[in-house]
Amino acid sequence: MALKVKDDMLSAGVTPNTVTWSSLISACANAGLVEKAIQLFEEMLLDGCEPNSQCCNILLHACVEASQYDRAFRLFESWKRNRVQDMPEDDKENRASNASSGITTARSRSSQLYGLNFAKELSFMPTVATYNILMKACGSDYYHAKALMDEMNTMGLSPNQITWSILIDICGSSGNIEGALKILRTMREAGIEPDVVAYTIVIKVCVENKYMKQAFSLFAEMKRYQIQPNLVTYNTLLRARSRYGSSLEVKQCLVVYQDMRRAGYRSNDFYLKQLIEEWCEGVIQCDNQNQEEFSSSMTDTERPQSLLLEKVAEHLQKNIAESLTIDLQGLTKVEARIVVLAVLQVVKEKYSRGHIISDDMLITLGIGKVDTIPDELELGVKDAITKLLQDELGLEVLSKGLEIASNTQMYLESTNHSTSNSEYLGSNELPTERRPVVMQRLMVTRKSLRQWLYKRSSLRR
DNA sequence: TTAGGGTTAG
Repeated sequence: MALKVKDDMLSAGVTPNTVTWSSLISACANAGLVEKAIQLFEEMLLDGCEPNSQCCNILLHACVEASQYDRAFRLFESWKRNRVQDMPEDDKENRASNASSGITTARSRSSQLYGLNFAKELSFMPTVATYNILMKACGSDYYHAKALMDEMNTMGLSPNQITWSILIDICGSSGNIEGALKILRTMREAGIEPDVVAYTIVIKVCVENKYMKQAFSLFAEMKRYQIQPNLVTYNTLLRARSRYGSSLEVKQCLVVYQDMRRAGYRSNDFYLKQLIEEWCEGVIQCDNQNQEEFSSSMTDTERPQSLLLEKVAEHLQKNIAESLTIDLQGLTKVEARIVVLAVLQVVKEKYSRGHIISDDMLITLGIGKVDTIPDELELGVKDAITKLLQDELGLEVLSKGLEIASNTQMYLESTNHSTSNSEYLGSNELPTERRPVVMQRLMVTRKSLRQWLYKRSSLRR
């Protein structure tokens, strides 16, 4: 489209100026068309239009974005060489005597090498942005980037927030967490206030290296400096899932997640779900060493995903003294599995700290009228959870219905879903016209929970 | 009016 506008312009007899050419080059750069960008740059020179620094930077950036780092550096060098000829005569002579090769030779050679045929010399003056772009082209070479930063200082240019951020990123990406943290401090000392991007980069470095304590501490620090985390910051922190994370870690993530929602951001629940899932699945690792990996095909529909997270958060925040009750209403099979495993994970962690199981575990599946057929989803959840508890974990599961609408006696009903482990506890003998509301529940006996915990702890020894 | 830094999934 940009190129078409250019044609329209020319046919309308309008002469493109520096900004026009810059926009055209930028458009090509954004579309990843480096060759076309270079071609336009040459065309501009042939047209007698002088590029300014910004235009040159756009071209350099085009190369860097296309991973043509070497090309960016060679362009920069050739422009610097050309600048020598714009200098006063005496200065030029001094430089020429220092250089072994002639300037003209160097220029024509570079023109051939890089496919640039300059019709005119350019008065190129690097800016802070030029150095920032080139520092990005250093990849993970910290010393090269640092050298460029020193060079900009000698040129009388002051590194800005972007410069420092790039340096932190390069340092951190080579695994040097201490170094990255140190540069953040140096940046502040140099009078450049670290902004949200600088903090996000350092947090990213910590997260990548599983320095979660440090990551959360930086998150708190930026808040102290009144720097508001943005969506990128939150996502970077929430990406911090790690296998076998403790419930403390999961809890911290949930706190960040809640903070994020309070700040008005729509969270990407994907990571958090994965964190919780991985953390939960840790519960059955010991039990079934030969069992195939639980496939985590989250076939989520469009309904809000926060329900699952809220349920898990709710259970994580419960006190030790509270009874073991789980509400699975409204959850899918996979989500129900996650919530149940989350509770078991909490139970396991409490047990390892010396807590004793004094209650049965009660799982609510749904509420419906007696004799009405529970919906397919609910039956699926019941089936999946029963299988999980009985077959995968070897727990004793009883199927129970609790009448809650009419204030008559509580009764229990059996189901045809329970297997050998279940007890037959009676049948539904109520008159059908009364149709009280019944809560479908599963019960895991405390006895089997204790056995399970004991078995697990002895397995580890 | 044109340029430079941070995240990820499907």
